[in-house]
Amino acid sequence: MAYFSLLDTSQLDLNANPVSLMDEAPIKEAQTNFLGLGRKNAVKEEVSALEEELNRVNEENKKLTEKLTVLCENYNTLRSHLEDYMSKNPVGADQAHMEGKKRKAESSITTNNGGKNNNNGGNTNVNSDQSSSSDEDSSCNKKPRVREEEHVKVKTSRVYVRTEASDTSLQVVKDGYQWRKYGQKVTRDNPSPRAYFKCSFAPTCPVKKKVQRSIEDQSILVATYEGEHNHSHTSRVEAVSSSNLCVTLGSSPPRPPSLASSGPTITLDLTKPKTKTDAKIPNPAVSSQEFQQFLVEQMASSLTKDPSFKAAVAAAISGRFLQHNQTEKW
DNA sequence: CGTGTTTGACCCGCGC
DNA sequence: GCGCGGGTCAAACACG
Repeated sequence: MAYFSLLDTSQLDLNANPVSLMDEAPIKEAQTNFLGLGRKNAVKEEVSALEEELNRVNEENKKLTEKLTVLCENYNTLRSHLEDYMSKNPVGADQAHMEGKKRKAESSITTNNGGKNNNNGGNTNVNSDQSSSSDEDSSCNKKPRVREEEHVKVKTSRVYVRTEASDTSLQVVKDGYQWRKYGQKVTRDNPSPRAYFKCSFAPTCPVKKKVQRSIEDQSILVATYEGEHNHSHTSRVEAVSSSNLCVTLGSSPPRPPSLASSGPTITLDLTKPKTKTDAKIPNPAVSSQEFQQFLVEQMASSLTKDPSFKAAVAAAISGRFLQHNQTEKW
């Protein structure tokens, strides 16, 4: 797995040393200019406060870098699992196999796991296998067998979103599309209700979405998408940045909700690396520069949505303006 | 009043 | 054939 080289956070300009980037010279100049003035003490305090603020931001940047590194490591682990799975279960054969199995497959799988889906103790591979098989089942069950060719075309993907466990709403999976809820059911293997959505952005769009809380972790929402949109996105960026935690692995390989890091992360859609806007992952085909740019955009997006960060930046900027105004006046 | 949500009823495939 | 369970429909309702 050489993908980590793409994710070398040391190459990312995270502004880990903002002090140097802020150009210290004007600060020192301002300090010396202020020395002869009556407000010497006040200015000194202001400068030290700014320095403290800068140090604090510096620390935050370091922490962010560390988090990103951890995220990258998690990604690589996940990626290796995926490749492992893909090498053992080629997609085409796997899908055909799954479609043939239908309910028999589901029942046999559930039996192997003790009759209940939640009996695997959080083992993600097993769990996801079950989930994807049931997804295939649902799409197969729903439609007549005559249209079996269409089944092959129907793509399913899965998204995990960490939310507040207390949040009973099933609509927190904001993915940039417009959805209309058309049903809700309590399924047998999961006490929390499953909500059914249709894409309402375009009347002809065939995409459906099922949202249900994870049986293992009530704070995780599992959204299953069926089909492909026949229209453009409304807001993908919003979708990515508004999710607390969101990892998409598509129809193929299982992924562990429980393994997801606890911090905010990004949408990784491994199923559709079609366009630049859609490609949210460091697919081997995607250059490291693009991915780094994506990461930087994600971080910038997250930071700009953070009120405290905004306030800190505003304070720093206004402080600088004040300094310049004062030096000019005096 | 238009749009979206809720929810009970209904449909359909599957296993027994 | 019957019952079960997942998925969908559509009338009632809520909301802006």
